[in-house]
Amino acid sequence: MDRTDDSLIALRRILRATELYERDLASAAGVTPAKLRVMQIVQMKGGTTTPKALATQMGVSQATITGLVDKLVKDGMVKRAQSSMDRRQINVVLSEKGEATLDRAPDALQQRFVREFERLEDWEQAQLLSSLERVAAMLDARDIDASPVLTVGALDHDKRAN
Amino acid sequence: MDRTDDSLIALRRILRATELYERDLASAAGVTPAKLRVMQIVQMKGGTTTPKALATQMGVSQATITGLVDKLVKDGMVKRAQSSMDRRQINVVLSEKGEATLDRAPDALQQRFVREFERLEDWEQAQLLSSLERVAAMLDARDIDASPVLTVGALDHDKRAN
DNA sequence: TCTCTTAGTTTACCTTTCAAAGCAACCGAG
DNA sequence: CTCGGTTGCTTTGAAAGGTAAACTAAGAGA
Repeated sequence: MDRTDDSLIALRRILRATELYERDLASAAGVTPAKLRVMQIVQMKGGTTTPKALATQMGVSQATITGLVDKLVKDGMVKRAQSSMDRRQINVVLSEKGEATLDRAPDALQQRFVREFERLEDWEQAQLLSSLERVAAMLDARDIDASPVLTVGALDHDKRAN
Repeated sequence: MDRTDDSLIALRRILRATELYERDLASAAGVTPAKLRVMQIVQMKGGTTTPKALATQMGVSQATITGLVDKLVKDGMVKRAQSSMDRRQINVVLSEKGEATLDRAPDALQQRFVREFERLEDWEQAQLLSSLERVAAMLDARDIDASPVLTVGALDHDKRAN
């Protein structure tokens, strides 16, 4: 039975389509994909976050975030603001231009998926949702928003065994 | 109704988990993610393909493939071989070392997904498969293996509006 | 033959990413 | 209050992935 294989193929199509789409969309909006993702996360967090949180969420190092934020600042998309609580911390804040750009460059999934999804029958939506959540749980063992470090840790079992 | 949002969240978890996992896995195998992907595609095609096909499949330019193949050749993972049919064409062929590396570095999805999937009840597998294929069809409008150029074309509506 | 197209490479450049080293601020003992 | 450790962020230097544009070489017509 090839259900496993077929599922994998479908999953890969999803991943590939999303990736390609994301690149197109970002370049259409005049920002690079990585910068766009930073902005989207900042927006998601209510318009302001720390570099640390961004690094964790994106699964990249803090150094990378510093670089991206540098460029976003230069582009006028975000500002850096000292936190008054903890003066080591910095808040990355979306500028108006940043918000405007986000409005014009809607999320890759948003755009393509939502339109189709909302056309489905009620029961179909319910089934899709439950399946997607199931798959997400299968792939993303730890909780969402958890540190990516856990991923690496969790992997060590399999990795070192090779 | 938040089913749309919840579905999007689940989708993003899937994407993020896969991406992070892929990076870990590749670095554990001692190759970079992009090189690993090239090798996987070559394997999938039966051990030999053209740069052109690789570029199309991965959605990157041919120049990028040239670069990746250069490095893979230097690493001893693949060889270049003239095609006898059309002498412009080149065949990228997996070396033994390349095959061995692939064996040790199973596919990211493979590893994590298959194990779980095969534990599911029969009807659950069927439902997941149908849902995944549905989503894939929604996101990946054009046919699989189609040129990535189509993606760009489809976007032109939104793009040029900026 | 002359031109068009296709496959692949080269060149020159940008972006993303990291590890390692550094700086500055916070925090808990003493 | 001050020393040592930790935490948050930046700098630096290097690698990898990606591109567009110009180039070479081979097929394919007409």
